[in-house]
Amino acid sequence: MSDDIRLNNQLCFPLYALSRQITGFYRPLLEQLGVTYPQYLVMMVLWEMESTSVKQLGQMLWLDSGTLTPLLKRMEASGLIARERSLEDERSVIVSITDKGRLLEREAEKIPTHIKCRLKMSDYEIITLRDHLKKILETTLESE
Amino acid sequence: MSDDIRLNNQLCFPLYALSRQITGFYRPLLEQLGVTYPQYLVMMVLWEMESTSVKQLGQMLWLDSGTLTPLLKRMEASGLIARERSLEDERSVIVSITDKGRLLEREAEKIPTHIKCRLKMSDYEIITLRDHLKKILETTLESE
DNA sequence: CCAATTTTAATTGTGCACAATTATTTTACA
DNA sequence: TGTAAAATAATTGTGCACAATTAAAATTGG
Repeated sequence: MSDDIRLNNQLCFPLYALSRQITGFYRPLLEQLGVTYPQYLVMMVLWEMESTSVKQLGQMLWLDSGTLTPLLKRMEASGLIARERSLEDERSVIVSITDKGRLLEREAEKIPTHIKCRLKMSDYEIITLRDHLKKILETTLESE
Repeated sequence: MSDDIRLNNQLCFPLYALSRQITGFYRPLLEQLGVTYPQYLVMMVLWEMESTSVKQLGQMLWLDSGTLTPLLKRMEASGLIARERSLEDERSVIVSITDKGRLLEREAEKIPTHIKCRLKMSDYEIITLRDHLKKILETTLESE
């Protein structure tokens, strides 16, 4: 019998565990800002882009409307974003940042440093691993 | 303003995305066995150990009783495991594999090969990355 | 021995993920 | 132009994750 079936020999398990572990590092920091990790991802997009569509957001974060719609409604309720149907295409919903959302960027500034500190990895190691993971993502996406 | 706040410069995002991507590769394969990915993790433990406690399971998978209790109840309902209070320590719940659970191992045998195929990575690359992630997990755990 | 503390699961409540379906709008094209 | 097909969100339903609380059993210290 192959050892491939053993928990400790799998790639996916440490990936899954580390992903949860690191989002756990974010949690207390993000809690102070009143957002969750997936909501923080949306904010990062909007801090760069000011506004985007649900579809684009889904493509960037690889999340579907089943996840995004309720998440964005919660963010709208907390005043960080606005949602409105596009005038050019009524199927599309435009998500845009509010003043409150823009202000949050200042408060979030120190988060990356805090996380880096928890990771106990050199900048080089972080960048190398990040780019490796991104490369695997791109490669596996092609085959879908 | 630091670029650390940009989505594409973060380590956690590709980690989070790749973890979901790969569990997505497992989904159709595991669906045929009637289990989810977290349930498959439990089965992998039981294929090795035959029986264990909820506490031990939680330590191995880094999941708490809030996640495990309902998950194990669903697995009990589908006949893969049994749950019973320990006689020595009534606080503890023993989770053990059933005949049906043991039979599932045969059906799961080809899964690792399928996943490897989807990953498009060499054995060396998989092992190296897996061990790297495990090392980061251990290191970050120490600091909790 | 007994009360205080600790350990272990279960429960409760919130928020993702994601498959499948539905509803609406837009596009293509005969 | 009018209708079939495609695109876009929303909805519905299931199953994790995880914090916080509760309940019961075991351990410890006096």
